[in-house]
Amino acid sequence: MATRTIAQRREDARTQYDAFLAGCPSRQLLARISDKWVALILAALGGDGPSSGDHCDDNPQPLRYSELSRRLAGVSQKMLTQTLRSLERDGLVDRIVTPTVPTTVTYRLTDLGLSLHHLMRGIKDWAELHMNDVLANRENYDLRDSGR
Amino acid sequence: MATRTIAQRREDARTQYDAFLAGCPSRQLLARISDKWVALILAALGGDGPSSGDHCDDNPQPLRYSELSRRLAGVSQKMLTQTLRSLERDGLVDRIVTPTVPTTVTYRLTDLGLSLHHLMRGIKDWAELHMNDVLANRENYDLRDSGR
DNA sequence: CAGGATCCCGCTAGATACTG
DNA sequence: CAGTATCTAGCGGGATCCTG
Repeated sequence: MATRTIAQRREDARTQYDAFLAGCPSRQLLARISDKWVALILAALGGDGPSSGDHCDDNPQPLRYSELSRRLAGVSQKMLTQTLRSLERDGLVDRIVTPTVPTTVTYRLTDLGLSLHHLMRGIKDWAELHMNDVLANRENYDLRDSGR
Repeated sequence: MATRTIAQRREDARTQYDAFLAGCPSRQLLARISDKWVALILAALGGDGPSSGDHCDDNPQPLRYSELSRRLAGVSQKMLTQTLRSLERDGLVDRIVTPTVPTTVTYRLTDLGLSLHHLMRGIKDWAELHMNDVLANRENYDLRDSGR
C-alpha cells in the first residue's frame, strides 16, 4: 500500500468513489463543499482582495473569526462557526488558538484546503464575471415564457 | 459601450459584482450554482464517462431527461426538473424538444454552461480524489475531540 | 416519456440570548 | 472576542398522483 505512485492512487480514488452514486461518500462530500458559505470562506482565506491584479495572486492570509464575519456580509455566527467546524474536521482549514485575553482565533487554509480553494475561487469568479450574461438570459427566458 | 475589449468587460464585471456582499446578485448566483445537483447535472452533460482517460476529454453529449435521472442516482423528478429549469433560465443548458410521440426532450450545455462545467467538474473530481484524505482527517478530528 | 401539481415533513438557516 | 445554546419559521426536497 506504500508502493503506489501518485498516479496509481489517483486511479484508485477514481474507481473507488463516484459522486453519481447516491450512497457514495463522495456524493456527501460534494454536497458539503457545494455550498455558498464554503465557497466564500475559502475565497476569503485564499486571499481574494478586491484590488487583486488580473493574474491570480495567492496570498493565503489567515483571518480571524471577526474578520471573516465582516468579509462575508450577512453570514450568521451560527453558519460561520458551523461551516468553519466542518471545514476544520475535513482538514481544509486549521484553527489556531492564541491564548491571549480575550482569546484570539485565526483560521488558515491547509494544503488540502488550498487545493480546493483554487477550484472554488474559479466558481466565485465565474459568478461575478458572467452575472450580466445570466441576467440577460433570464430576461429573455421570462419574456419568451410570458409571451406564449 | 460597444467599444469595450473583453478585458475591459472583465474588469467591469469584477467591479460591478462582489459575491462577498449580501445583496449582490452574484451572491445569489453563487448560491444557485453551489449545489450538488447542479454540479452533477453539469458533469453528466459535460461528458463524464467512468472510463475516461487521465487527460480531460470533453464530449459534451446531450442527454435525455430519463438518461439524466438514471445517471444522477437518487435524484427526485422534482429536483431534476427544477434544477434543469433554473439552468435553462440562466442560459446554461438548452432544452431541445423533438415532437415525436411520446415527446423526446434532450438537454445540452450551452457555451456558457460548458465554461462553468469545466470548473464544476474539477469540484466533483476533487471530492472523489480527496475522499480518503478527508475521511482520515475526520477520524483524527473525532478522536482528538473525544480524547479531551 | 417528460414532466406538472400537491401535500407534507425535516432540517436548517437565522434571530436572540447567554458565556469563558 | 469567539463562540455555545435554544427556539422557531420557512423552505428545500421527497413522495405521490395526475397529464399531454
